[in-house]
Formats: sequence, structure tokens, C-alpha cells
Amino acid sequence: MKSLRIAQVIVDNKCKETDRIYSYLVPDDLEIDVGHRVIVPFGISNKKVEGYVVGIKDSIDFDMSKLKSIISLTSNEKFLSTRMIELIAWIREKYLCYYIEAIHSVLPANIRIKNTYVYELSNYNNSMELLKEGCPEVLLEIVEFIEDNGGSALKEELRDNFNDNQLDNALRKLVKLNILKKKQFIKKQESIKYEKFVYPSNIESIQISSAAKKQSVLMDVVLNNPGISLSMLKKEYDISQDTINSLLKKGYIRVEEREAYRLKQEEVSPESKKILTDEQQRAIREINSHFSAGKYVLLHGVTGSGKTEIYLQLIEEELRKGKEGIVLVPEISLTPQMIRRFISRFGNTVAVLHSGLSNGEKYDEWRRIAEGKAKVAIGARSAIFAPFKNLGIIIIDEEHESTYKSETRPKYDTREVAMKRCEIEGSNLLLGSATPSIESYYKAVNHLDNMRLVSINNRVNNRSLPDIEIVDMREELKAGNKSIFSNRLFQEINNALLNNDQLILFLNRRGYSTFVSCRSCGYVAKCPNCNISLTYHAKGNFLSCHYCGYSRVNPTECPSCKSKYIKYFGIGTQRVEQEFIKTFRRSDILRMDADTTTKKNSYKIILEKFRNKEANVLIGTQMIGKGHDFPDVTLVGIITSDTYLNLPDFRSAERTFQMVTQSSGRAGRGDKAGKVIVQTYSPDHYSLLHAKKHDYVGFYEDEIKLRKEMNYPPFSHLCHVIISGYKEDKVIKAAKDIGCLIKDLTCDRNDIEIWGPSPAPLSKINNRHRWQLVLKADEEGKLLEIMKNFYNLNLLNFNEIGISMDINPLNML
DNA sequence: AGCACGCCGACT
DNA sequence: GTCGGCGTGCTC
Repeated sequence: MKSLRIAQVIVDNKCKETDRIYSYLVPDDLEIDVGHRVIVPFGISNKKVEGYVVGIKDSIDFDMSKLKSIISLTSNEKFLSTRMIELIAWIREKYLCYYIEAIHSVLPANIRIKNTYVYELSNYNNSMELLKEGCPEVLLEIVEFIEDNGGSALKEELRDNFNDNQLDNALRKLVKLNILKKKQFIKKQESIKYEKFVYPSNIESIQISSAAKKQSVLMDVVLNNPGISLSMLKKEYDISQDTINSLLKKGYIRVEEREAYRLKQEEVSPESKKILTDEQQRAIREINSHFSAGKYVLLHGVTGSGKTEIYLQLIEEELRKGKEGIVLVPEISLTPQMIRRFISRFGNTVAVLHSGLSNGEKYDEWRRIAEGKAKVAIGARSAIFAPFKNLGIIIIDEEHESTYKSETRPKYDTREVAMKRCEIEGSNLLLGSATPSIESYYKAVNHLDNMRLVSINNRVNNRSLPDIEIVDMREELKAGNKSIFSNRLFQEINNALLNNDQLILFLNRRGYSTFVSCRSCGYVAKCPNCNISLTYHAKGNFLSCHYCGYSRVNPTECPSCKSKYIKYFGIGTQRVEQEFIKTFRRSDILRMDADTTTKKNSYKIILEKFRNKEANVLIGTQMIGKGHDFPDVTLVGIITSDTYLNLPDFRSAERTFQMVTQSSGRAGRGDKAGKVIVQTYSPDHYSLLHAKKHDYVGFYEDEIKLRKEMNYPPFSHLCHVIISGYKEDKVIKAAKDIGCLIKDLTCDRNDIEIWGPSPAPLSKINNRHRWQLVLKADEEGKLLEIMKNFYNLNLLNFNEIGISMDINPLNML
């Protein structure tokens, strides 16, 4: 007799009450193992739900008579390794989400089974009579609808056509009357695709009459290309199924069915290893020695210092050891050149995971990794979960980018997940950036969290860094120039256009024009308590601090210089385009922002056009500031460098420094020298002064002092709570209640600070009003403890209110 | 979440 | 008496 097997199952039912591990009996006839996905009966009505097996036990602390049995296995695939399960449990704890949410973020999208109900009509002869006897009209309508639908309908189809609150009752009634039958309907969303391949057989005995032309063609093709796919034969050689059938019958060919991958890899000519500069070699040596000591590395290399080549060689090294590697990039559609280099170096062992893939393609790439056919995975943040079994290295490029933070639950930070995954798998970790995040650099120089620093200070070929010029826009206004182009920028644009050189004009992200500043003296309204710019609220015309809740009326004149030129700030890309056309009488302009890049490949198309010199001017938001080589760009103009500076965020100086440095990296990548013009109302700001000198370390030293002084991260940890809902009064009340609740939870300790509740700086998104609370503590564990307690209080009967919790937020808008 | 049970008011 | 509305509690 087999010993008792009890599966530990996480059920796919996204809610707090069911966020735990359930036990199920494994029937003798099922081979079930950790990582399998199963169907189990759940709840009082034994609804079939999907679950993931995370463990097998032979005894449990639970009433055995209440155990139910697993119904079936969805497939033989093992979706989760024990290591991944460990990571999932860690994510749940660290980012306060459910097991199943963590599982879903680890697995490719939409491989899940869609679970719904079908309602089928049964013996409706009697039913019609029943219905006529004064039953509500809805019942009749529903029956008629299902009738028209062919005798059955999915719940969703009914929902689309009937009023929600009537529907459930009506359906229940109809089921009770035996008019409808309710059945669970399971639809698998993405599956393995099988393809048929044709091979020759019985070659010796092949005899085809000369009359059968198509058959000879087919035989020729198959003999020359054994293993050709059936669809290819039909499409490319115009061969019908009949022809194939007749040869099959004769036994001259045979058909084999195999798993197929949907994605066809881009063809790229192979690239050979580049010769490293001395500095690159030194960097690799240092990295390797840290790796062999079990340390993680932050690689700080100026723009153009050849970090990609270092990544390639580190990966190569891992592959040589029989291991695998993950490379993360901030946004895959913006880094086509880097992807191409990886493919050209490693060929079809590279799996590229990006948002442009269909669900089927994503699944296929995922399986290629899981089955060990791909050895290198490149992708945006979710590629951190690539299911390698023998992971040697994780590389995170442009480590400072905020896209590494997930904005949906679980709100994980990819850098933290990477550290954990490396710890679990015993892999190496490399973070790379020209402008590392303050947190990472702090860790690296202070040897915290196992981090070490490696720096490269020179560009490849010793090309000089572009000259950065800061233009004081207050002076421009004084001199009577109200245009958005300063005189210096105007001259340089003219120069570039005359020389037929390309230029890029940067703006900051649209829509965050909510701070108030004086165009005459550069004064910015700031909170007296928080040293954070106040946010302008058009509704009510007041300013408020979104950290502490301080508010004041919007000034009509500048408190510092009494000028009337004080207003809320903001210029869009469209406006820059218009002004450009007006000023320079040119229209060969490409604009790249949220409006022009709604379609899937529009980034690529715009950047491709620019590269091909179809236009000499590119105007865009900071998203074009990343990793592109445009050899003909000699000028970069930053129209408004201080919009970040005045964001109500303690990271604004860091963001400004990064933006200016990264943007300037776009200028002068070819043989021509580059020039950068930075327009600003705060020309003395340390972030700009250090950016001008290309001095990251200097900036870091100033910034870290400020962080320490204000006790901001990395010296403290934050938790950002957003309370949102459609009804403003309810949101405010809930925010205040939650504020009190959390205050109660922290009552006897003074090591946790609470800011707010106050309106969020983006006070309304999609008609949902937003309020927020910020918790600050010196240790992350303390925050998690409070938030977990808050979570577990069952008195959250806040109707129509959403609560989001973000541990270590990067963005607090 | 999603489902069923059960208590209570309204109507046959 | 019976129907259905909604509040409550549970899910191996």
C-alpha cells in the first residue's frame, strides 16, 4: 500500500480569507508533485478551482475526515520549483499580498484556466408554461436569450445582456425550477501548440507515376527537407491535404506531431567578442573576485563606458559553466540595440520576454526557458521570474529606473526580488548604471546587503563627455525673452540645423505640472514642515503638502520677490513642437510622448525614423533618454529641467541628476563632440551643478547628507497607503478612520512616524478620489508588522473603498 | 471572492 | 404560510 500523500495546495481564489495553504488527499492514481497545477473541489458547493501544489506531506494537523481529494492534474508541467515557491512566500510576506497574487506574477500571463459557468436549457416545454404563470418578465427574457444563443449561455454573456442585480436571483430561481442547468465551464486559455512535421519513409520502395505531378513535387520537397512542417508544405508549396493523404496511404511519408514554438526569432548576424579596454578588463576582474567571495556588485560606469560588453562577457562565462543568465532592462521597446547584441552573440539560446508578445508566444518563451532550451532571458521586470533551473547570474541594467518597481500587486521592487532570488539560487547579481540609485550606491559603499561597488570612470576610446551648459531662465525673462527657448539654446539649435546635425529636445513627463513657481526669481512654494514642494490644486485654488497635510492659499504674487509671474508650471511636448515650428520654420520633427506612442511598435518606428535621419529633430519626454546610440546627435536641449526638482518627492534631486546625466549621454556618441543645454529656474541647485561636472560621486555625497538630515531612505523605510474610491466623502472618512486605526496600532511606540492622512498629489485618477498616509520607520520589519496587523483587523467594512499599500515606494504621487 | 444558510419583513 | 432581501460565516 502506498503511504498517505497529502498535497499542500494554494487555491486560485483571490481573497484574504482564502489566502492560505489547504490540504488535499492525493488519489492513488494521480502522480502529483510539488509545482503541479491541479483542480480541486472548493467550498461548500465543491466548486472546481485551480490550485498549485506547494508541498507534499504524509500527515497533517487537520481533521482527516474533512479532507477532500484532488480531482485532476491540469498538465504534467511543473510550473513552480521549490525555489520559486520559497520566493513566492517571501514576496507575500515582504509586499503584503496573497500567495496567489505572488504566483500569478511569477507565471506568464494568461496561462491560467478561466473559470466560469454555463447555463443550459433543460426540458423547457414545461418551463414555458411555468413561466407564463405570473413569473417576473426577466425570467422569460433570460430563457429566450439562452434559447436564441443555442440552448446554453456563459455567465459573462448573460451579464452583458442583463441587469446585474436581477440576474443572480433570476438564475437561481430558474435553476431551482429545473428550467436551467448550471454547469461549471473550464476553459484553458493558452496551451501548448502542436505542429505536424513530415518525414520520408520507405525510401527504397518509392514509386510515383509521372501523372501525379503534385505527389512528385511533395515527395521531392520532403526528401530534400525531412522534417518540414505541414503548414509550410501547404503554404509555400501549394500542396493540398489530399496529396499528403495519398502519399501517407502509400507509406512514402510519415507525419510526426511535436510541440512547436510560436515565436520566430529575429535573424541577426553573429557578432564577435569585442576587445575590452583595460578599464573594462579591470572591472570584470573586480566583479569576478567579488562574485567568488559571494558578494553582489553595483557597477557604476559613466554613459558610454561599455557596460553592455561587460554584461555579455559575464553571461558568456556563466554559459561556459553550464549555467543560465537573466538580463533585465527598464523597458524593452526602448532597448532594441542591446537586445540585438545579445541575440547576435548568443543566437537562439536567447529568450526575449516583452510586452509585444501574444500570450501564446509568452507562454512558449517561458517554456523554452523552463525546458532548458533557452539559456539567456532578456526582458523587463517580470523576466526576473524566468524559470531557469540553474541560474548563474542576474544582471539589472539601468538599475536606478523606476520601472523596476511593480505598480500592481504585489508591488515588488525587482532589485530586492533579484537579491532574494540570487540568495535562494546561489547566483551572482550585478546592478549596472551610469547614475545608480542613492539607495544602491549607499549599500555598495557601505557594504550593506552583501553589495560591493565597481566603477568605470572613462568612456570607451576615451571619448570625452559632452559639454553641459546651464542656462538661467530667470535671466532670460529679465532680458525680455518669454519664449521657451533661451538665447543659448536658440543659437545652438540654429547651429545644429545649419550643419545638418540631429538634435533632441527633452521635456519631463507630462501632466505633473502641479507645483507653483515664480518665473522671475525661481521661488517655489514649499512646505515649511517637509521641505517638499507644495502641490497645486486647481479645484479650490490652494496649495497643499501631500506628506503632512499642510495647506495654504495659492499666492497671487511671489512671496520672495513680489513678482506677478508666479504660476503653476508645465509645458507639454505639443507646445514645444508648435513653438519650434514657429521659431525655426522647420517641420521635420518627430514627437514622442504618450499621445504618439499609444500603438505597440510606435516607439520603435519613431526611433527608427530618427536613426534613418528622416527628421533631424526629436522632441520627447524623458523616455527617449535611455541607452540609444544616435551618432549624428550633437545637441541635446533640456527645456525644463526643474519639473522633477519641484515634484513633491524627496527623490526629486536624484531624478533630476539622473535625467540630465542620462539625457546628456545621448549627445556626441559618434565622432562629433556633443553639447547639452539645460534650461532651469534653479541654476544653483546641486543636482544640476554636479550633473554639469559629470560628477556622480559629488552628487551622491551631497544628497546622502540631506537624506540623513531629513531621515529619508536609505536611513528610514516608508510605507505608502493610498485610500481611493469614487465618492469623495467616503474616501475622506475612510482615510481618517484608517489613520486613527493605524495610530492606535502604533500608539505605544515612537519609532514609527505617520504622515497624513492628506489628499494624494494625484488627487483623482479615473474618477477615483485618492487620499494617502505615509508611515516611516527606521526598520522595514516594524512597518510590515504594523501593516500586517492592520490588514488582519477584520473591521475593514469600507464599502467601495480601495486600499493600496506600497512598501518602499519609489513614487509617491 | 463566491456561495449557502438563515433571519426577518412583505405579500398571497 | 411562503418568497426573497440581505447579513453572516466558511472554504482543506
